[in-house]
Amino acid sequence: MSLNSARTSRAGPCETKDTQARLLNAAEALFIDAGYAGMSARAIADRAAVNIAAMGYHFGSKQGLLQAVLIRRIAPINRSRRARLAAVPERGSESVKAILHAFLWPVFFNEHEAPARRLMGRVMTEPAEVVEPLLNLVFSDVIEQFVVAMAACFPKQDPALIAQKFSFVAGALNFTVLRPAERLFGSAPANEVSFERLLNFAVDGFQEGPSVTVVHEDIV
Amino acid sequence: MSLNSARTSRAGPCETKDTQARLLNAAEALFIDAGYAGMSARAIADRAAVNIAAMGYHFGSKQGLLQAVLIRRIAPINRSRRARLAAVPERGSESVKAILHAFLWPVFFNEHEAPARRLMGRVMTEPAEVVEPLLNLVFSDVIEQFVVAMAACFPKQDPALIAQKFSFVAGALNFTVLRPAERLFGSAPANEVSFERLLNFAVDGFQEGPSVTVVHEDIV
DNA sequence: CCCGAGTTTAAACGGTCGTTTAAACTTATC
DNA sequence: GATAAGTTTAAACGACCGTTTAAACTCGGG
Repeated sequence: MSLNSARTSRAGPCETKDTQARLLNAAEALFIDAGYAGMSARAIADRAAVNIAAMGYHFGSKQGLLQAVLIRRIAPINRSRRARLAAVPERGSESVKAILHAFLWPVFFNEHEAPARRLMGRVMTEPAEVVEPLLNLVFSDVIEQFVVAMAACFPKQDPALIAQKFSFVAGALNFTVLRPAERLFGSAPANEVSFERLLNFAVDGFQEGPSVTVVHEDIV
Repeated sequence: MSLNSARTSRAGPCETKDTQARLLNAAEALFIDAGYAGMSARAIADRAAVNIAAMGYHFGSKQGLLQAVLIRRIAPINRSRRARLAAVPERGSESVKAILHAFLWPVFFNEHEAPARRLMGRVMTEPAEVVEPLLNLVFSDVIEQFVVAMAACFPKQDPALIAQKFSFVAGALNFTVLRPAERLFGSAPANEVSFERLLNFAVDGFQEGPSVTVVHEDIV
């Protein structure tokens, strides 16, 4: 049998890696469009032109297949994020922008840009509780590193504020690549222009200190 | 039969409005937690302590029930948004903040705050294509009005930039009320503090002009 | 040449899905 | 009390769900 523990003995016959790749591609496309509930085992098998039992054989379960889909695309992005973060000059006046650049750039510009972007946006908003452990598996480490790095830029500010601002940036990033944002706001899909807009928006949002205290009127 | 066209003849017997309210409440709770695919007809009926056929009788279909759920909560929010937007002083230096305040406040503070917030965040990121027409039905008008109002504050800027910045704000707003944001970023759930943070973040993001041009290095 | 590990396959498993039907029930009006 | 509109109900509809089984197939190594 396979299930990762395979690939140890000699080659095996047919087109194993091809079957796995076809399953990954089909599952990815369906997940991006329709979420976890919408990527049905039969739809995946049909799109991949593969028998339905192949999913269980190669990935154990539907959740296992999704995990492989996520790791294939998002692990390289997070590696790139970490490498760029490590190259950010400490405490310089440009650090904030450089940190946000390191966080955003690998999502916009990488191998398979569009699938990776949409995949990320989709998984971060997925309601199915099966994906929660996958989210932590894939994202929690890198997020923590970025929050720590950014907090170092604002030693006087509440770290919880930094974390929440980062979640605003992540929200803007994720929402931007989802279909509702493009449809409802008529905004262009992700590209170089969108990247610069989002980066500048995030940098300005992180600038220190609230401008004016907020008014709490009670109009209906 | 019912289906909205009801309530025309005399009272009807039992507890019609009660049954409808129970269905609405149950569907709302399930949709918030699990999305459209996760709010199954049987789960709704069970939670509402109502026969499963009542959904079809009162709302026509599962999609019809979701539409009623959305309108019940989001229409009042959008009414409040419009009223507040109409009260914003034109072109004043505080207009930007006032417009964003009018956009965000009714989501955070209204009757049934938490359900309304989470409902909004969930529906804006829902993959199921059944909700797309509902999104346009509920949101497109109010969004256009806010983009137009904000564009008037920045007559020299590209309107597409304004629209995209608004989609960043909407993304930050929506993501903030979803569970992944709370879990991954350890940030507090929506409350007064979060509201002010988000408002200030949005205001700063809208400030005119990019700070520095972006660097396009190519680290791996 | 055949053995056996690795892979693919058809078929079926029990369950849940959204929706529909027709009969039973409730109640205001005559 | 009979009538009829409105509402609730049990039961079933066909379709699809994720997963599993056991047999067929592929092919390198003995």
